[in-house]
Amino acid sequence: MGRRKIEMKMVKDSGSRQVTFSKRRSGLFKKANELATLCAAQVAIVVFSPGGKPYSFGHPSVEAVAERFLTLNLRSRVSIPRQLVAQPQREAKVERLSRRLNAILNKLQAEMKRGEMLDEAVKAARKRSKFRKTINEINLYELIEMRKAMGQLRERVKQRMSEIEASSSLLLLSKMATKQAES
Amino acid sequence: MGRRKIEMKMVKDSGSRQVTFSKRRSGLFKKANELATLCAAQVAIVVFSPGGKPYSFGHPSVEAVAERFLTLNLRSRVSIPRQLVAQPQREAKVERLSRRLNAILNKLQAEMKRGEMLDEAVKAARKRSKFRKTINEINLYELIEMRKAMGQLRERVKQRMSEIEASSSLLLLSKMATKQAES
DNA sequence: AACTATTTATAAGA
DNA sequence: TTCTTATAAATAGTT
Repeated sequence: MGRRKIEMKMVKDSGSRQVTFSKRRSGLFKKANELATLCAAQVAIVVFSPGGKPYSFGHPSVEAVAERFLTLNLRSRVSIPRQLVAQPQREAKVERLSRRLNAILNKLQAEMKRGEMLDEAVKAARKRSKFRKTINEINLYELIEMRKAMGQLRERVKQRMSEIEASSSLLLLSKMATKQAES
Repeated sequence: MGRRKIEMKMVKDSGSRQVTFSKRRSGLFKKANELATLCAAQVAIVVFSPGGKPYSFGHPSVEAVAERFLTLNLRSRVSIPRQLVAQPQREAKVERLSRRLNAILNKLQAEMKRGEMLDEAVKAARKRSKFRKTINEINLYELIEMRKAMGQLRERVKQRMSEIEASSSLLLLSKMATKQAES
């Protein structure tokens, strides 16, 4: 896309690489903006430069898109294909299991909301401690808290997905058992 | 960028908008990949289509970018004020919840293992049907349909899982980027 | 999905 | 960094 075609490999010269990064980053963000505008889509991008500096683009904002992505997925439930809906014989058992699963899922959602509150608490703590602590101490504290909160969040999400997968299979199995009993 | 220049406004026709979205999304992801390759940069993107369908791109992966960033930043050697270290109460509660989740998860996973028998059942039914086609015809059909449905369920679950992980990481990334920019 | 006339992005140079 | 410009790449409209 320029005077010459270039190989798709890392630019060796560090200076050129920085220039290329700068140009292409703005190009990427422009494209993202066009996509969002033309298609009424939501887009979020986070980039770290070779030097480790973070840049972000969001429409309407990185946070909004990420939150939507997260919330959407937390609220959704795996839908069950029509032919797999439980038969009368199995309904009681399946419903019992579903109830247990949903109870756990609700707790997970509650936990995640508390995680958000934790972030708020950290922010408040930083404000209060602005005059008592050094910048480095505060930032490190936040980093550690965030890392911990995110680790827990991810674990919960993974566990929830395992549960959903398990429950899906379980529903299928119950339906299968019914079919076999019928034949 | 084609036969004609277009206005930078939302494409009105829903069909054209979907086509434009599809083309430009792949273009955007390609650009992102080139940026990552040429500049040894880390990139994460999440997009919602006009229809609300989520798509993501990550190099090396959205998750990996977040993890690597965290690890790098936690290497700082500033000492942590004692009163700021994690609160035992929260940790205890999270651990209790985790234990309960794992207990239920184990039960469900035990049930799930029986799902592996499904493949064997299909195989066995196929063998038998070679000799007793009429008797097993319906059962075989149903088994295959169920196997298909189960596969679809699993696929949807897996897709959701990666979406959730991507969004978690992206959310964290955005927060970290904000923090860094502030400091 | 392909095809192309154009527009847009950008590599190299200043 | 910013601009210029020759060229490569993306893509809007079409088939």
